[in-house]
Amino acid sequence: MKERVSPRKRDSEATRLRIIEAARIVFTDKGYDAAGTREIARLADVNVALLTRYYGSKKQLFEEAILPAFDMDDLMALDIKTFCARVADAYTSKGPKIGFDPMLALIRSASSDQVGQSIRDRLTLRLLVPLAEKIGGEQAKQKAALVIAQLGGFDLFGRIIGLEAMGAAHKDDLRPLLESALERLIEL
Amino acid sequence: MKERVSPRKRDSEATRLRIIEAARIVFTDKGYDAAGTREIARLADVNVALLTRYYGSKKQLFEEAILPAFDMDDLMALDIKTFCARVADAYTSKGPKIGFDPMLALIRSASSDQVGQSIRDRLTLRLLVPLAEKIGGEQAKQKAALVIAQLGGFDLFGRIIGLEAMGAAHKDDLRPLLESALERLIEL
DNA sequence: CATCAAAGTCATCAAGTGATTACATTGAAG
DNA sequence: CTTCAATGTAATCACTTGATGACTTTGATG
Repeated sequence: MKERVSPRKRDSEATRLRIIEAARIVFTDKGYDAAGTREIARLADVNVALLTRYYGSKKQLFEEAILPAFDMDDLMALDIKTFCARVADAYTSKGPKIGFDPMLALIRSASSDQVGQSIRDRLTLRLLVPLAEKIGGEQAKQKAALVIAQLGGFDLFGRIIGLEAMGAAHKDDLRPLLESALERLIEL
Repeated sequence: MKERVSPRKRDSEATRLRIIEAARIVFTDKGYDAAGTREIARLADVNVALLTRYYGSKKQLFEEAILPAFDMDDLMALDIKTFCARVADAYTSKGPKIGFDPMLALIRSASSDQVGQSIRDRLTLRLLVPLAEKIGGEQAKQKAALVIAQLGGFDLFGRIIGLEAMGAAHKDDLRPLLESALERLIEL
């Protein structure tokens, strides 16, 4: 008859965090447009109105929850060879489990009128430009873009569409293929 | 005062076609979930109820309008070298114009619960398998998947997200890069 | 011209959207 | 203990979604 057996201490910081964490999962799973504020609130076990109170709007929540994940300074500090190895390993190790995944959230939200622009800007600034600097030489930006396209496509067809040929069963075959592909893309 | 100045002859075949053509454009532009039946009807200049009458449901309309476009026997008949050249040329020639584009429609609809399965099946049967046969040798399916991922990623980041580095201004730089990338992916 | 299936129209449904408002509860400071 | 801003809740708004069933108009056939 009462709202909760043990009503949970009031703590705005903790509440904000539960919202962010729930938002990360739902945005990853559905993309921006298809993700509902009510679903995020339900997963966070929080009232819907608090999303607006704490983050202003669904769009601002997205920008605070998802976009910062593209700041990957540690990965960008690696030299090219280890970068390719590390990335190829990471991409072929991803299990079918869901949870927060910035690239999936990005791909699924890319077509949105609301956040498409923010995504492009952040992606350019924090991934494309640093990667191009690491690559250097002629058409570094174009090569970096092709590397990002290869990786994004890997997630798109492997994890979102779910092509069997890119499934977990073939990850040992895929890893060296992807690693070589990335290296050659850069050496071109 | 009246519904139309010249009320257009009744012709179910023509009407079905106008619906299909409008559906192709809207599905390309928005993806399955975000595309509204009312918008398709408006573009086709047709009453909404006719979509249901002629195609049963939005899902069936998608399957009749979009999926058949992945049957590209002519492209699959080419030898590998010309295939890469042809595809690289096609991808770097696409202007900013919209209109029907099966790959864009696919990418934007990939996350949908409704049509995701149909997309995977059609893509595997009509693109991945034929391409893998053309490639042949070890891990042909994995190589084919990486080729498809590179191309899909190209559209995703170039045309949907709109990375400036993949824009029309750099198409002359991109074409040879993409062509070499595809060839090396297959030769791996 | 009359008939009547085919073709097209209209109003409406139930469910879901993001956002806002007014209200209720908590708990630390005085 | 009282106060009152901070925190959480509930009801609701205006709008959109895909789908449906009853309705009206058309135009080829007899």
